[in-house]
Amino acid sequence: MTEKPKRRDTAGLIAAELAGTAKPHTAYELLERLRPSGVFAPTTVYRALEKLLASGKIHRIESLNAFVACRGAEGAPHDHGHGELGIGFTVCDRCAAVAEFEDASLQSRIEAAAAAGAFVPRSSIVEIHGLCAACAGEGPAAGRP
Amino acid sequence: MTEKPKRRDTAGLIAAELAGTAKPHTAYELLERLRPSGVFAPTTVYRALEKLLASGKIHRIESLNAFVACRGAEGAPHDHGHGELGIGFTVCDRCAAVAEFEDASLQSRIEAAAAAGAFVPRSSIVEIHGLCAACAGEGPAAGRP
DNA sequence: ATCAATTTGTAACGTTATAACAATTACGAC
DNA sequence: GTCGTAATTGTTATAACGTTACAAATTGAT
Repeated sequence: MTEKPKRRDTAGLIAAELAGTAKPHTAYELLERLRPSGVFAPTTVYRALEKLLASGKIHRIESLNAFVACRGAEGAPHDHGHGELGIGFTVCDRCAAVAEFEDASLQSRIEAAAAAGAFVPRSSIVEIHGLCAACAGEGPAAGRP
Repeated sequence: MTEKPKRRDTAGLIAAELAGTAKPHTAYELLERLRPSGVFAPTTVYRALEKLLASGKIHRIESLNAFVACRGAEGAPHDHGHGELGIGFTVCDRCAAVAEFEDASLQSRIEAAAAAGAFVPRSSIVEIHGLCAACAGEGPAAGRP
């Protein structure tokens, strides 16, 4: 049996929108999609996003001001908080696909870099822009579809 | 002799504002500071920022939507384009100070992570949030000054 | 001088994010 | 049950960040 929440579960709706695609969505794109469900204000969306971020169910792509579902490194959702050291994203500049990766040695390089400046790291943002395999194969640097 | 430009050199004014501080400035903060010099429109500021970014004189901190002068890894300005693989920033969450670092092995980790996903990297964003040496020393996690 | 190309300025708009406060719901105490 | 309180959600407005479209000025070649 699935629970039927008394209150509207905005976070659940957003998670559902983000699941099943590697494309990031902005808060306002999500708002548009949730309008039919009765969500009309940015605040509502941002609050739900905040919760999803805190619980590690989604990630924010800083360079796009957009959000993706957490899918883990190999497509399996995992259970880390967002901003954890050692995770990163590739972002295709042509098709917008985002993939997540986790790399212990990347994490140690980041910690070393911080330590070199006597900096105490808490979270890190790693975003690699370029072309995904599919787009790189389609001929060099064409415009967006 | 210094050149006296016929046109106002907005980029130069911005570079001057950003030089001499490790604190990032947003485009609109810069606009405020340039108002006395006759700059009144965001467009003007963004165009100048674009040029400075392209020439590698400044960097954009994605997680702050703000800009800092390029100071190189050890405080010496250097000559790379922005977004180059292998450079990164530490961002103090308490005092906002930003420091730049360059790390060849970080770069190779990023390239390896991209390669693992058959991704063709073009540029990368590495931003470490936490506490700078000074703020970490002042007792744990106080509020901002 | 005149023209085209480039750069800069202006005005308006679009997008992203937050603040302040009101209304609703959940839930335990009584 | 109903009262009181805390937590959540909704509403409205506004702040912060960024772009578009087009007009005006400057440059430099003809």
